[in-house]
Amino acid sequence: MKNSLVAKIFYEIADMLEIKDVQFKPQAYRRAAQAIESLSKPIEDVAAESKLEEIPGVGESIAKKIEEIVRTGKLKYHEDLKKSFPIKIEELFSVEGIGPKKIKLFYDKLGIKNLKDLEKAAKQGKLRELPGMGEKSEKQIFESIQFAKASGQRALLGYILPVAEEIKEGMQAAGNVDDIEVAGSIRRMKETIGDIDVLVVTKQPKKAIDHFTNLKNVDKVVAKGPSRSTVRLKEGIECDIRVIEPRSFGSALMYFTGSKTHNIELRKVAIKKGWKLSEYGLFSGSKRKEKQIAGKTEKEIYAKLGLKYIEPEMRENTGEIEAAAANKLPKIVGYKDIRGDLQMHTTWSDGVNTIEEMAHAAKALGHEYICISDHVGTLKIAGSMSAKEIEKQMKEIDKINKKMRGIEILKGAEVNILSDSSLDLKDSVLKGLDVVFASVHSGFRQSKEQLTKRIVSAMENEHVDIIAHPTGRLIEKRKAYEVDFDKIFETAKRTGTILEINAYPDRLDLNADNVRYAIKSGCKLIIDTDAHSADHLRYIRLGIATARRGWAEKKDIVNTLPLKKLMKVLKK
DNA sequence: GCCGTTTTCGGCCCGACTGTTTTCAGTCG
Repeated sequence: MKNSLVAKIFYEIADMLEIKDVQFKPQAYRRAAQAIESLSKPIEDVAAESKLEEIPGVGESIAKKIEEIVRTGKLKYHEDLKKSFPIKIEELFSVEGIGPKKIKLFYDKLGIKNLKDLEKAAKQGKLRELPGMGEKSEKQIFESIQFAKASGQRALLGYILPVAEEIKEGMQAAGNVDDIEVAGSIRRMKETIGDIDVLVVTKQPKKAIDHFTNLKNVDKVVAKGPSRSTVRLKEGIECDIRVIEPRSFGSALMYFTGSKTHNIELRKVAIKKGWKLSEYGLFSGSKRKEKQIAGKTEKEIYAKLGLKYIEPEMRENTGEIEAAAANKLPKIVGYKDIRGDLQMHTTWSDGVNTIEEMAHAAKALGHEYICISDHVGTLKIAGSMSAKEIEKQMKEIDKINKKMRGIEILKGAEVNILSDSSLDLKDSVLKGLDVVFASVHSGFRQSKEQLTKRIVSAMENEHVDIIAHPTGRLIEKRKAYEVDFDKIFETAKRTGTILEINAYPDRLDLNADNVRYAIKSGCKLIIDTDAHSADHLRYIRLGIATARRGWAEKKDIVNTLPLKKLMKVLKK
C-alpha cells in the first residue's frame, strides 16, 4: 500500500511550493494528500482501475503524478523541487512561530537548512537582524526549539486524557465557571495529542484565567491575556484556555474541536447558503448588517446547515459531512455500550494483579463479564503458561466464579502464531478454553505474504476466536507489519473469526482506518484492553473511541452483546 | 491544481494575535 508514500510526497510538495510563495497549489496538494491518506483502499488499486480522478481533490495533473509514484516509487517533479531546496522543511516547520516565509528568509539570508542551523543562528543573535525580525521573535524561536526538544513527539491520548480531565476538574473547582469543555484533538480522541485546548464560559474572565495559570501542574505561563492564556504543563505539553461568550459556545467548541479540514468544509456549506461560519457563530447578511442565526450549541449549527449532528470522533472530513447531509450517518457505538472485556493478563503470566483483583476492578467499571487471557505456549515470552498451568488456572477461575456475584469470568488464553504459521499450543488444550486469542509476537520482519499467511492460517483454526492486535504496531515506536488486509478481512468474515481493537494506549490496533475498512468488508470486531493491571481496564474507552473513529456501530462490536449471545458468536 | 444549485474561468475559510511596523505581514488554530 503506497498511500502514505504518495501523501508524504504531496505534503512535501505543498510545503515547498508554499515557501516559493506559489498561490493555491499548496492547498490543492494538501487536499489531495489528505484524501489519499484517509482512503480505505490501496492507491495502486485505484490507479489500476483508472479511477484516480474520482478521489476528491485529484484532477488530471495530480492523477498523472500518482501514476508515476505508483510505477516508480518516486516523482521527478518532487525530486527536482527538492534539489532547488536542500532544506529539512519538516523539521523547520515543526518549530512554533515559523512558517514558509520565515523559512525562505532564513535560507536566503543565512543559509539555514535545518533545526541545528536555526538554533545556532538564534543563539548567535543573527536572526534579530533580519527584516521583520527582532529580539523578541528570536528569543521565541530559541525557546520553541528548546521546548520541542524537551517534549519530543506527540503524546499518547491515553496518557494525556487524564491530564486534561484533571485540568477540567481543577477549573470547575474555581466556582465561577459556568460551562467548560476540552476541545481539540482530545475531543476527537485522536491517537496522539499535540496540545490541550480548554474552553470556558464565565462571568469573571480575569479570575478564571488567574485560577488557570495557578493550577498545580502548570510549569510555565507562556501567554496570559484578558480572554485567553497558554501554559506549559509539567507533563511536557502545552495547554490553552479561552473564555467564550455563551452565544458562541457551540461555534467555538466546533471550531476548536476541528478537524481543520472538517471546519473548512463546513464553512463552504455555509457559504453555499449565503452565510458565514466562524468561531463566533453562524451569520447571515452582509458585513455591516450581519445577524447571528446559530452559535449557542453545535447541534443547532449543524441543523441550520442542513446536517445531522456529527460526533467529534468522526470530524476528519472523510465523508462525514456528505453522509450527514444525506442523513446516512451511522449511529456509532456508545461509550456505555460495552458489556465486557475479554483480553487481560494476571499474575499467572505477565500481569501484576490476581484474577480476583481483575474481576473486582472490571465489575466496578460496570462490566458483566471478563475473560482471563494470559500468555500460553512454549515461546518464552511474558511468562507463558504451560498446558499444566492452564489446567490449574481453569480450576481457580471456577472457584472464583462460584463465590463472586455480578460478573462472569471466562477462561481464555493468548496463543502465539509462530513464524511457521503454526500455533504455540496443541488444539487439544485450546479446545477446553472458552475464548482463544491468537497473535503475532515474533518474526515481525517477515514479508507481507508470510505474515498474511500466518494470520490467515490462525483464523482457519476452528478453536481460534479472535486475532489480537492484528497489525502489531506500537504508536510512535514500531510500524505496523505489512499484511494483505483484503485477504485477512475476507478470511475473518468467512471463518467467523473476530478481529480485535486493542485499547492499550500505544496499540489502538486495529486503527480507525482499518476498522472502517474491516466493517465495510463485513467483519466483526471486539474491543479489549489487553490490561496488564487492574488500572489498565480503564483504557477500554480508548478502544471504543477508535471504533467510533472508524464509524463502527454497536452491531459491529461483539462485546456489546450480553454474555449468552456473545458465546454464540464465538466459534464453538 | 482543483472545481462548479453563482462559474469551463475565476475563485479558493476565517479571525485573532504578535511583533514588527507606522499600516501590516506572518503565523496559528
